Amino acid sequence: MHGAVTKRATIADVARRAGVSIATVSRVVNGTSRVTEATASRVRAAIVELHYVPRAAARGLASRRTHTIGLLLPEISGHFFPPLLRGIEAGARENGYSLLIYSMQDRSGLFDPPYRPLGEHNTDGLLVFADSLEEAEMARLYRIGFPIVLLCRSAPNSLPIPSVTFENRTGARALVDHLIEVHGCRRIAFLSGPPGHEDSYWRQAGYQESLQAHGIPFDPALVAAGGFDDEEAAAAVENWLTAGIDMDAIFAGDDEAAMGAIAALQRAGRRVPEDVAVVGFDDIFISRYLSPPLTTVRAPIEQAGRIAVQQLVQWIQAGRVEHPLPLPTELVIRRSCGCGMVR
Amino acid sequence: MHGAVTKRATIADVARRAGVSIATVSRVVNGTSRVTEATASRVRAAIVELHYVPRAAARGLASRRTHTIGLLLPEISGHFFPPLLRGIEAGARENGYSLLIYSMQDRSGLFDPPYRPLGEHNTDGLLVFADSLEEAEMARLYRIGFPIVLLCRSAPNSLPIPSVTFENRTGARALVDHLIEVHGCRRIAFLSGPPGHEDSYWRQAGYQESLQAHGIPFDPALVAAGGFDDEEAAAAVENWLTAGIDMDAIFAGDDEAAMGAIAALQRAGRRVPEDVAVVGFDDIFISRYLSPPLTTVRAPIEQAGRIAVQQLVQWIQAGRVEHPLPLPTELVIRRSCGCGMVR
DNA sequence: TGCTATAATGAAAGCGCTTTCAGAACCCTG
DNA sequence: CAGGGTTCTGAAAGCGCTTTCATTATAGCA
Repeated sequence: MHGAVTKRATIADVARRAGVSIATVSRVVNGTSRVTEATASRVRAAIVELHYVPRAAARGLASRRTHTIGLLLPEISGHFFPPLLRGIEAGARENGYSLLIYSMQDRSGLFDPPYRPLGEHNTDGLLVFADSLEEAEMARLYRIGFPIVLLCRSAPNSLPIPSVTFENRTGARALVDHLIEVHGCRRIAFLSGPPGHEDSYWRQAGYQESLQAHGIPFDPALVAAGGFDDEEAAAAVENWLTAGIDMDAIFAGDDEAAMGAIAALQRAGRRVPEDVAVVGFDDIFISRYLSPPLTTVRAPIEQAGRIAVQQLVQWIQAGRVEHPLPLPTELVIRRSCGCGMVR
Repeated sequence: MHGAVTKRATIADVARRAGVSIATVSRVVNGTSRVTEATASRVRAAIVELHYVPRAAARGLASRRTHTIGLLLPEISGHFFPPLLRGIEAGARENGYSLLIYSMQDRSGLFDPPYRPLGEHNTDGLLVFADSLEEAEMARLYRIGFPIVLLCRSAPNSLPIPSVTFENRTGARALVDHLIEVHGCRRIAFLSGPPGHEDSYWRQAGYQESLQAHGIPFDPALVAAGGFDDEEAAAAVENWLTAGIDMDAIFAGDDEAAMGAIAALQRAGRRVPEDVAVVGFDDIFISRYLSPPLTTVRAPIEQAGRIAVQQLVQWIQAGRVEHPLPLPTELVIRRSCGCGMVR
């Protein structure tokens, strides 16, 4: 029932119709050199009449530029993702680039047959989110001069690849400082993210830094794996509780873990924040709707996406990049830390 | 500091190194016809040694296939989005296609200069989410035989374009039936989505159908715009309350609106569900964490993305499509409707 | 008016691949 | 061992564009 795509207009059709050469059509389409207004408008008319749309493949082949950037992701999920992608998409669009999405569900080689059309020949540059690309491959791409920008992950040692990150450490520090200084907490537990997760690493660093600054000894028993996941976090909290380990606050690593932690605490009959304060990280949409509303830290995610694209485009077009500073995070005080409670 | 990309290996380099013609290399890369094992392995070795990756542009130009599908979105946001994209991405990957993302933030023509490399020449097919593409353009693409599949939106009259949708109507019907039959609600308010939103339309249809089936007259005063948005919904509920309009249940159109509705109700001192039951639609991640946990309807979003890709690929490759049925939705009973409460 | 500088245009050579088409090499039969 | 199939491989023609280079039209100036 559905036939093949009808043969479409090419640059030659437009040229013929406008009575010019294809070179001239190319010039008016791309604005690469001056064309008399009279000629140009004839060409434009022909383009419209024929519904001409240049074929990206032909352009890319001839110019060795795809005007496409690739986005490599470890997985597509979470509340983090839409704003990030929105920022990236907007950045790409503003700069005239298309966006090719790759999620690396499997670790099977991006560059092994059967070839996936990403990589150094098929995009002009790559945005690498978190740990979606192995270091060896990153090094190889860097070596051959292929533009990459890292997102939410710092560059491996010795590779000066630009990377856009958040101030996880200082954000966590501010959060734990608040717990200690304002609410007098002394036994603060930490629910870490997935092993090897860089955000988690720095959040824990901020946590320990704050403890130390306030003369509170670090107790490894108060650190457990929360996996940045509500159920895993809930399980971890239940473990603590049944093991008789007690705390007056939980820093949950991220907001999803905080949700799980609050739920587990409440199921066990502990009041939040009266018995145990809980704080998260990220300020996802629902954090304000939890009961109690969650105290957390907000990161400019969408902005990060935009900035990363800008860096990448700059590298692609100008051949150079600055290395941006970590983006500032912001403390968001709500009630789960104990603030604003009726006494 | 960063130089241009080093010159990379082409098919000719591989051919030379393996001592064969480029045609043979092409055959082993694509498996388009038999090649002696001895030859093939020489070619494979050369490919590995040279880090050869075929250039998508050249392939696309020669074969008139981009192996890329485009995804058109009105906006990137919400809890709906990650699972949808995950499904689409997985579907694309499984079928050997790349995914080009387009969000239509502005309505400025996709096909006007300066050209954006989407459209009939630059992807093999288009996935159109909700109302991201105007009907006229859809009609034109259909006329020239360009593959399109609609997602969460039905085809305009007279265009037999395949579309993947959910059973919004029956889902809503089941939800409202539950409210009426199990909880004896009689004054059920409805918070509609954005104007013209198809999901909202069908949910409202299911709502009215249930009312009618139970002999409850439809009261237009009990319908207000919730915008599928927490704040807009909260405002609408406040309006009802200050206007003295009363209800024993609210069907909130979607879960985000339900969150806003619950918050507004609670601020006004109404208990949920004792005074007013609230139900949503979508079963987003946090619905179970609200207090009370939200009764809602779940749709197989990720699956929808996958199916849509499959349809599209089938059209692209086989030139034909079936028109899939709406995907079934599932009632998720929690506590906000009044179930499971201590009496 | 004639000559040169300049602007506008066209011809043509690729870009790196796929895909016919045809030839070469091989394998069976009888 | 001749004849007729199969296989396997290579030559070469594009795919639709960009871009260089040469050419022609236009203008500027003495």
